[in-house]
Amino acid sequence: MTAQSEPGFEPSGLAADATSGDDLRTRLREAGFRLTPQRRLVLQAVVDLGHSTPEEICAQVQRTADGVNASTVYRTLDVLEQIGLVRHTHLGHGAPTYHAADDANHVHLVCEGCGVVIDAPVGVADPLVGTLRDAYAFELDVQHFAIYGTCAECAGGR
Amino acid sequence: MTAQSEPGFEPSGLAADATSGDDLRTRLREAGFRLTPQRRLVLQAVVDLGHSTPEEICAQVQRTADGVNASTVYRTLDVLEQIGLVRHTHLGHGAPTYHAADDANHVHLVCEGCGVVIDAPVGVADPLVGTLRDAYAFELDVQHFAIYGTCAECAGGR
DNA sequence: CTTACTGCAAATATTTTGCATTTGG
DNA sequence: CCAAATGCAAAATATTTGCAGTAAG
Repeated sequence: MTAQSEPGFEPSGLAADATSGDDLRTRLREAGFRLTPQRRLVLQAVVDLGHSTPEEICAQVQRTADGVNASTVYRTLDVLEQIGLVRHTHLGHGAPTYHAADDANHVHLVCEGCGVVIDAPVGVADPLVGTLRDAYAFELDVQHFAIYGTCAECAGGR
Repeated sequence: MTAQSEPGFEPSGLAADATSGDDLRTRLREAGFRLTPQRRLVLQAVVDLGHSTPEEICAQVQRTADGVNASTVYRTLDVLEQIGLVRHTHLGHGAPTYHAADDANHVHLVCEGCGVVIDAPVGVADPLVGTLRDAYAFELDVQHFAIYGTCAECAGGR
């Protein structure tokens, strides 16, 4: 039920910067927001979890620290999304899934069978991007892009 | 906020059959279900509306007849989906969107700006289908496929 | 007749909101 | 200090479930 290609911890230091304090503080202040411990914790949780629902983020944050109220988590995710550090995708079922914006260079392949989320490089969608642009003047948002289907495991007898 | 290519009423008589009673009754009975007026009404609403949320289906059904309870609508959508007459897609925001299975030969292009849903033939996804199959053994479910992006209107200055 | 189906109301689950208190800058 | 952010509890939504009465076959 979790990602195969585990980002987990910052691929190349990008995510680390976001949470180290500096970048986060700057970004927040530019938009008129303040830096609070809760916001740092929530961003850290999003980065660490890779893909996660608000509920999972709540749980993760409770665990890691004094606890952040659920409503604060929701409000914080909004703020972090506004300043572009976090993005969300609808993977289907119920809740939206959040991930660090830095970690967005992939599309999500969601298996309808087992729910696994496979990350594929954005490049796989290039042909489709071209087709849609040409035929419909539709600009595909590859980041916010969830693709449904069946993974090898679930397709093969197993 | 509605589809551009309006299916609305049965493209080639296919959908008509589904609601005319015969096919619906047969399909239901084969799976051990009964034919009820409510089920006919809900299916009719799904066919007529093209894409619709449970809420919209409720509204449509109330209007057309004596009224069907919301919980019955939810239960009926499940049943209709089980017997393959209806399918649902997650278009993002909140509620899932239902449509007649017959009406499924297209992918949904969802504009993040204005929310419009454009129907494109499944063919547009063929290159992607091939790529994913080859590279990930991932079998794309083109039917259950919602694609996010920005439509011409919202992209162009307007 | 028998069993499935429906309506209703209560239960869940999820996200939002109002407000008093706390706190960042 | 002052505005913004938090926590909490209540509200708003959306969907599910238990149950007794109704109806399909």
